[in-house]
Amino acid sequence: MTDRPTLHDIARRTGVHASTVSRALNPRTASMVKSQTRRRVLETARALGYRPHPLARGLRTNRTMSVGMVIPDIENPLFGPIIAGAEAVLAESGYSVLIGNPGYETFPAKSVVTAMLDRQVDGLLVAAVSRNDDSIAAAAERGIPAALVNRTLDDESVPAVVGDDHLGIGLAVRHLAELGHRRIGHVAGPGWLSTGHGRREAFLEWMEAGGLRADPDQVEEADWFQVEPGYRACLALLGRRPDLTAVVAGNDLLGLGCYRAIRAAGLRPGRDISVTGYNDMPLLEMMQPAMTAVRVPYREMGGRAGSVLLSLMSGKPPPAAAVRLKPTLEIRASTGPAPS
Amino acid sequence: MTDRPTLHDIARRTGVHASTVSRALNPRTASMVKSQTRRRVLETARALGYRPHPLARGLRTNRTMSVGMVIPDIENPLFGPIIAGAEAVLAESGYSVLIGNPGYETFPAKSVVTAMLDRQVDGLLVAAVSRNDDSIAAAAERGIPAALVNRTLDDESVPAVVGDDHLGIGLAVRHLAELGHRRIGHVAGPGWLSTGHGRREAFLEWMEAGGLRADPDQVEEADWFQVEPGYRACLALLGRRPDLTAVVAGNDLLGLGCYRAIRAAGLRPGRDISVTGYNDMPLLEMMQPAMTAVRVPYREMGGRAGSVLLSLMSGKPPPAAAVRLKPTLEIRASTGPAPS
DNA sequence: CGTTTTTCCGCAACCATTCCAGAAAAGAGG
DNA sequence: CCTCTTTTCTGGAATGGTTGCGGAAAAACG
Repeated sequence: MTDRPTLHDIARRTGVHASTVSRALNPRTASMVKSQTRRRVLETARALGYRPHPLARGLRTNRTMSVGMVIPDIENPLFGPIIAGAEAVLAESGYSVLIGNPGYETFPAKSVVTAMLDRQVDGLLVAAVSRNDDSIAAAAERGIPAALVNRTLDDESVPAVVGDDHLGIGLAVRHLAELGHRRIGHVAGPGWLSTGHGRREAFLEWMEAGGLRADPDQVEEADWFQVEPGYRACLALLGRRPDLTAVVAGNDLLGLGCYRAIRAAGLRPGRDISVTGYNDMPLLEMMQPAMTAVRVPYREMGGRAGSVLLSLMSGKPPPAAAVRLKPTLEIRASTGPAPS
Repeated sequence: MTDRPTLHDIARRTGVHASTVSRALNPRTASMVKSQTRRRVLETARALGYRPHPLARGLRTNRTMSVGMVIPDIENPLFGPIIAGAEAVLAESGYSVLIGNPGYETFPAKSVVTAMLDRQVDGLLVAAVSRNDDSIAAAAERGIPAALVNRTLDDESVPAVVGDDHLGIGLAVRHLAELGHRRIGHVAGPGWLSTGHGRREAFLEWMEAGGLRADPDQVEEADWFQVEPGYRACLALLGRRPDLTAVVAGNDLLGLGCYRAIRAAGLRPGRDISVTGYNDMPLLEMMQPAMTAVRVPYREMGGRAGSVLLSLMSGKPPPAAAVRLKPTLEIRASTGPAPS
């Protein structure tokens, strides 16, 4: 009753060999089987409710129809949409998604990657940890296709789908410049993450391009993408440069930290000092004041990453460069005209 | 080079049969093998860097060492910690976690569940959709252990790990009562979700128990756990009962909707009308005013669910009733003394 | 009718595990 | 020392779907 029927069961019923049944059921090889035999096989298969055993199949074909997804901090709401987007695209092609979440204790993520490779995943999707993460190397060694999401490596040796941080920071800086801001500061994320590093570089370039001053002391690095580090960094920044009228934050949480620092300095965020966030995470519009932020299409990012991995797994050559998704700017109340 | 060694390779090298090698390597059956033979086998296995092929193993043992996790709305930040907690516990015992995310288009989640069962998962962790979700039934039919997380079914036919909503709502109601509030309203979540339904019932019971009035018109149901529906429900509630001095929201997002509704009525949340949230999601303390909320230990919830599933998979009988985790109350600025 | 081509199908291997049975060794009794 | 019983250890086979290989049967052709 609970025993699922096998190829041999169908073979016995129809009086042919199991391999013939297999061929008859596989559309690609169905032409090798006499159409009359095929019809009989298909009928009994349907009658028995046959479903191929994925393990036996994978054993032979060396494909498990599963991909591993390594997310260093699942608790970051950012990754929900990324996972959802990737899962949707991959499920469409019959792939299942294995989630690996290396805790911060178990860094580097290498052990998680090797565990997945031991499970014979057909591909890997990794939100890299640092800018020179080598956990992907293990996949390359075994010839398993891999792609990066959201963050990338310094040498773009692995296909990646990321947000176009240069463009995004440009949106923020130009928006502030148009509002009349000239002395703009930057609270950067950690330099060892591609996102922290890249946005900082982009900030300096756009300031230069806009003919605005960009002294090194206008940038302060937070040691983690969180509210508290953002608060401390912004306090330091404002203490050093009380003349700033706007701050571009490396992400939304850092921006919220800036709110607190600005208030601690006795000023009003959005009025005395404008603030832009980055990512546009949910509920940012519920903050007081609602935060202007660069919006990154994370669901699409996950989906595109899934697509890239699918094409890699089907043997296509990797795309020449990282796919960079264009962000948009959500203008809200945290940015306003520069005080004169 | 890339070919991984098999049992037969070791068998050839040591001059014994593959089955003997298997026994020698399995600690449970190692005693069946002459100790001298075992030593030789272990040596060559280590020398060749042998790793058993998981598919071949699973084919024979009918265990894949993987569990499926069905999350209807992965984009809800709530589920990050739940996944992380479950993954950590299950990985400890060698299990991998497959993520399934049935889009709202593909409801019911049954197809996702059957897809996972076809993949021969050893167990299932499901965040149920509705109070009488039957997608779990498919698992029971095939004898696959399953447990529910966060939400449960009306008949507690499936082991579940949930928050103790009765206790949590009690914390909120008693807190408000101690502040002097007598006329308290409730913006409830959808009645077809166990969380929406249960919190509503709990609210009515605690009001009764506190000797407070609990007319049916003090409760308004939002059709979804989101800000906008919460706003609409709270508007309706305040329109009907302008005498209310406090609102217990069915979750944090509904609470934020209440903020908006209260402001739309020209009042100040936290001063004129107190509001409590539920879940205590991240950044709730960053809102203006910072929201008092019942905190549910979601990471622990995921971990406990993983433990329950592990014990089910090892053949132990299911726990008598649902595991209910005790919530706590985070008191912030959105609740204050009742205006006199 | 003989030969070549085409069509169709069976065999075996992939790989780790475990029940079954049986060989080999050890022990017991005469 | 021989025979029978018991214990210890090992080999055989089956589990599953897929696919290259080869062979059988049928069809096409001269």
